Amino acid sequence: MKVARRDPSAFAKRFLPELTVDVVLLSVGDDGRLCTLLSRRNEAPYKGAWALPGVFVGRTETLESAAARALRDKAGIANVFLEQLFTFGDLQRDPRGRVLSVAYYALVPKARFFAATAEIADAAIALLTIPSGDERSGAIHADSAEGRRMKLAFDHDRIIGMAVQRIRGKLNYAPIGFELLPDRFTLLDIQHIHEAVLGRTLNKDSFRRKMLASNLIEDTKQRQIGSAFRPATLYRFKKQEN
Amino acid sequence: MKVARRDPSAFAKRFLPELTVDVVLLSVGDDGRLCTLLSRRNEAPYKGAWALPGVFVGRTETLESAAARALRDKAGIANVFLEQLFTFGDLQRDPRGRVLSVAYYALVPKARFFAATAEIADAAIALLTIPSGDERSGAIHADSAEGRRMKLAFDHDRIIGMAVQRIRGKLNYAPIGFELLPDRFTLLDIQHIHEAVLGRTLNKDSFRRKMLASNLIEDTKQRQIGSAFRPATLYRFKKQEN
DNA sequence: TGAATAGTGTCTATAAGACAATATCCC
DNA sequence: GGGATATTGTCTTATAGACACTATTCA
Repeated sequence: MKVARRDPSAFAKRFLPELTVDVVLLSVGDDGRLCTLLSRRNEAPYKGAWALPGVFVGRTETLESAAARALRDKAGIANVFLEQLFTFGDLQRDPRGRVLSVAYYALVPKARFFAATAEIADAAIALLTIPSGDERSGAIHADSAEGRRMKLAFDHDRIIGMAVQRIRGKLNYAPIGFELLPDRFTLLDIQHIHEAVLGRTLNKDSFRRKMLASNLIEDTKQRQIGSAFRPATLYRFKKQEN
Repeated sequence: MKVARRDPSAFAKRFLPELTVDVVLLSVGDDGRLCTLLSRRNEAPYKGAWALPGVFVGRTETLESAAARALRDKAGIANVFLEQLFTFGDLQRDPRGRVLSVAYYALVPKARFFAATAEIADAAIALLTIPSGDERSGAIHADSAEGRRMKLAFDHDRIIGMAVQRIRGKLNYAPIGFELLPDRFTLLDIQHIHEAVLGRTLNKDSFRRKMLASNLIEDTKQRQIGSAFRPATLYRFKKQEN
């Protein structure tokens, strides 16, 4: 089925594509909206448009290492939840030639997101508007903090859209929302994360019940401080017993 | 961020991996077990071991076209549900060198599966044993029709395992089970498909209720024939209104 | 008619949504 | 104490599982 790599005749005919990794770094801002980090391109193609942080994959690194390197070099962020999303290989996705992109998505609490991304030149935070699951119409929109629509390079709108669809799906069966929260959080904090990801409001009572019954979080016996009213209990994500 | 393709200095340094597509063609046999098609390798590495149908990706075909070509050429099957699964890029996954594999999974009704695969030389049907979701222990096993354990080449055990995990997850929110059924089927047929995929038995009453309430299937007003008892109503998958 | 499975009706347990009542904090 | 939100308790409704009962076919 496969031919030994050093067979020169087969090797000559073989197509070797260029390979990049692009990362959708997601967080949830104070306004309860999903946001991601984009870099402005200052060369063609798509000069002036906004692109996801990405790198070419090196010879001696895995796909995941390359994604982590993209995050570190282009977003100043390390040690976050990082998972493969999808591989984009359309023939015309890059006008320069055939370039495949293995897309990853990463999740990070807002404090780390805003602290790290504030340092990056030519980068900006994009507030995302994504049609909710039941709506067929409408594309992804990325807006700057000032409210300007950001034009996306390549097929990065599709990549971002798929990242959001993916975490929406995973939210229901994987403890993924906690990756977007700091160590200690209130029940309402988790609910806001879920609402931001799902793009719709949730019933508070049943959300609380389900979360408390999930065995995923534990009471820290601490209370929120600085609130002008009754402070909420702080919970933390429970390390899973193996 | 990215450099123009024709820039010779950047191009020279760039790593161009070899790229294959492998397909997990899944069906459910008469015994209610998940099964897939494997080919025996007759060259090193993994000579004599069993591998998924796969091809190298050509210069002018998309990843999905390559996957469809692998299915057509190596399994004699076309026009089936086909979806990207994951991209495997570990450094050591192929002892000959760095070869990436974009894995796909395909679903086909058992009649087509067995009719097509009977014609393929050096191929065999593997009956799969996959640990259910809550069990952490245990790896994927592939057994021949005669009950012999089949040794899998490369990381194809991981690929198959991930394919099964994926369809298990999708079964709950996507009308994916119908891809494993013929045009007309009984409610019990669908249940058997779900049980095979999930690897556990389901409650008949609530499965029927949920399926009938789902608006995914419609009564054909036909009955099953040839049964030695009361024949079940035949349903068909309802084409979704757009 | 009997065997065997299809399909219906109903009861119960559990989970979700609604909402009132009470608790706790800061000012 | 007043304002505001957290937290608890309870009622109602929807859904899942259990199970008994009826229906239909072939031998």
